[in-house]
Amino acid sequence: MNFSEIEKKWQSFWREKNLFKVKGNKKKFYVLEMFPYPSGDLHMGHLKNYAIGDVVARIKFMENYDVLHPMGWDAFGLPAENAAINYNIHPRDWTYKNIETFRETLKKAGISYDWDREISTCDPDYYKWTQWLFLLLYRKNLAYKKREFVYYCENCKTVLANEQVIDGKCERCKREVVRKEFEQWFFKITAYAQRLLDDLEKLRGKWPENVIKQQENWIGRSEGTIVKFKYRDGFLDVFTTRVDTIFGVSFISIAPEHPIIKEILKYSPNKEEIEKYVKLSLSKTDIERKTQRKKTGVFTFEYAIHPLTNKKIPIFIADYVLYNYGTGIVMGVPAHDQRDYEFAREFDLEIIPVIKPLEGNLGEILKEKAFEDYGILINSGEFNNLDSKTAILEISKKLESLDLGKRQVIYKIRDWLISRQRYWGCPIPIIYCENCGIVEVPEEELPVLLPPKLESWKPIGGYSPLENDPNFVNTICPKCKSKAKRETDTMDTFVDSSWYYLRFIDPKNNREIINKSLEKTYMPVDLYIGGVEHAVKHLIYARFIYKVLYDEGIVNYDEPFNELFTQGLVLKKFYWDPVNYKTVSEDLVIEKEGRFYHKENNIELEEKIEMMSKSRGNIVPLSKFLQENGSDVARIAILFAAPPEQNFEWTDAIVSGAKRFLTRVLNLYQNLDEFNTSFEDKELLSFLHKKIKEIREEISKFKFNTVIAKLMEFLNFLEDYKYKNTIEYKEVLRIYSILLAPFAPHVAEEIYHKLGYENSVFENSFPEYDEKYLIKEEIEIPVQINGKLRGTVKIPIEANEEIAIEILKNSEIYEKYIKGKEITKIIFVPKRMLSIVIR
RNA sequence: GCCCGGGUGGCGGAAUGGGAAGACGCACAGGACUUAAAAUCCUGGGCCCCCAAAAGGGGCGUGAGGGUUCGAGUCCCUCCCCGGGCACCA
Repeated sequence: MNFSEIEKKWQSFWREKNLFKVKGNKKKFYVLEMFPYPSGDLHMGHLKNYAIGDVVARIKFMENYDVLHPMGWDAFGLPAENAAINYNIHPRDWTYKNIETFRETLKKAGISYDWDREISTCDPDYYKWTQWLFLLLYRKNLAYKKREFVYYCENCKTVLANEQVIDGKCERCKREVVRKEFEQWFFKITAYAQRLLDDLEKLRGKWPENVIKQQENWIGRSEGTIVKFKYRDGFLDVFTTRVDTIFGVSFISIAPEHPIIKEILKYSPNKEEIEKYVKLSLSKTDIERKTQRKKTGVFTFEYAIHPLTNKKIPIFIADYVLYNYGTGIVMGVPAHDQRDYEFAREFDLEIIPVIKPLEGNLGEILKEKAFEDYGILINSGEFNNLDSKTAILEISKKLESLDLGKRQVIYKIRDWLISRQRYWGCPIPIIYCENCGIVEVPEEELPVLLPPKLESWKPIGGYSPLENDPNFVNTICPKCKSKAKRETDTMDTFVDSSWYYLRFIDPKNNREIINKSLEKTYMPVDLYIGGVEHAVKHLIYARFIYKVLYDEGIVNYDEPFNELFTQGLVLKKFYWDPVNYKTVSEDLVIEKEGRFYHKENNIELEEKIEMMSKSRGNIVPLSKFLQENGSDVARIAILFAAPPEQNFEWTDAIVSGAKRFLTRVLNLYQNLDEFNTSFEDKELLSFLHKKIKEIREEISKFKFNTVIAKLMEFLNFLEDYKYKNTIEYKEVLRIYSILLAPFAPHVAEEIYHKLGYENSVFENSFPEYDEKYLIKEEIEIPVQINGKLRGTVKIPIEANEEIAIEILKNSEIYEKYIKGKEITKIIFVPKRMLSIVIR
């Protein structure tokens, strides 16, 4: 019988027993793996995520918890539409077909999901509540529509959230994005910035430190001062963290996107130049703007008034100023900010030194660069001789008293742009009425269904393809019953996934998003497992949405995920053709002197080891692997290769080891002796309890790779064990099958039944160890002479130094190394070692 | 540039309240079984040196250099390299 036959047998056994259904009658444990986007094939990278979750779920099950371990599908998204555009399949059909495949594969993998709770975000029963959530935010003024410069991907023809722009590139198609002005829907995550930051403290120690760090950086709190520079009838507000340098201001710079520019254009004699510059800047990608050799800008010939000196300050427009951060206007202090320094050099502006370093010559420094450290104020009127820190407070106070400034905390995080100009997403439940303006779709009319069919799936120049469907677009205002139009943008799929963990608790509730008392029972997620790449996307959105629901009294806690485990990637080697931009299959590669070439066209190929992905063509499809080798082999291979949080490369080598291990396990239980005698073997029992102890410790630290190593040691021991016909040995075999069960559940169930049991191995509780078997009477400890290991001695466990030395004196080591020499020092560490210093 | 991780055999990786470095596995070599191969089983192994060889013995070894200590992969200092995150954030 091969592994997949064994697996089929026990999977139906578990199914018939309804083993992994939520029971609801005892202490709960909610273990959740980040749900997948159902596209292409499931591969080893997916399985790693689910295998880790399954190990924990099965252990908790054996520890008699009411385990909630569900699975679902993050099913809206771009690839479905691309498939529709390219192959003329309906996105829905494409998606549900993939879901079908994913579900079947996961069932074959034998992951202990409660399939009755399966959800799919593209299902109207689900997205009804995504829309309901939108309306909740809208009513709380946390969803708003605004015309704004936003990131736009020319290739994907849609806007993107800041979180989806990686290094200035679209996270999906890797092309550089530009800024464009659109009217878009936003979620006001900035209103929760401080709480999202503060509550990270509650997660410390339970979430990986680097995820917490990433969120801190992303929220990017910084304390500073807003300063008002009078400009004509109004003010230009700047944000600075270094108000102590305010006497060094020699210009003001405004980001090209800033709306105030329209005002300035009314007066500026340099209108044409400004318009040219703004247009040029906006056409540049962020990367182009950032990597310009020189600072660029344009003078407006307009001036603002310095709030403390009343000096006239020239106003520039410059694209090194980020519209996104602070007020989008900066005060230029060339002497104490490197960027302002470069700008001033470029435009020949005054460099006014106002901060003196504690050591060193300021004049010398300023010949080359700005002096950015704290120091002592000079050229600053009444604030001279103050240190920077004090000056920041004093100058802020002064500005506040003049009503020309105030202390302010600002954040780097921007509001979450959730509109997408796409068909295959959750429709935004909003109606535009000629009379009433923006109107919510009434709750009883939810869900706003996607039209079943469109002429074309292609987005049209910044609009969703839904715009093409008059039946969808044209509607009646729910308030005044006059003609109205529907919002045609759909929501970012991260909105769908920001609350899915709740729905698993109450997946079929059609009256409310979740039953509050069920939520109280099962939330928070006790263990959440997924990739670190979601640190500042999904994981920050989900925390935000959950807090909104908490404030609304819909949920009972304020953080959704108690413990977070971020697993490492599964990598795979592949050969990349850098000329034709594609992966070359292994049988077309030839190696010459450590370099790789294409067999046919002789192009030199790059050998790469990267994350498994369809686009790289380096995936190991799970379904095929399961058929050939079975799920347990895959699980052992994945978990044994490296610690779960670490990346590892998938190779055939790790498969052969796993296969051999499991085959040996099966063989050990194949031709069992009659268990007809009884023999309490101390060696056997102490080994057993030692292993249970070690395995329990390693499990609690998620070190599944060493747990499997221990199981292998245990197997080696059992294979060599002499008394295989005793009742005690049978008991050890039983315990071994239980220890193995979370990691290789099918093989464990098989061997457990070989012993004659008829219930499931998972109906046993996870083994405990007993200290009394761990106590030894005698112990072997190392002996070091002058720091070098020279042998070992056996001593009674409780031996003191005198006894140890006495034993040493009767040993070969003494004869050989110590006799006739003078002992100058003895270090005896009880139970551990003996170290002798001689002369 | 700033902030995190991390450098251990041919390879994946064990071992950090300082106490036998290399668990476990892969690959490899020798042997058994086989007509043969695969599979399986047994044995071996960090590197180097002495010795004809074996037995035996010695030295060196956790990125590099220095320090603390009877004893350092583990602690301290300096440096190098790799991976990840952030970055014109005012």
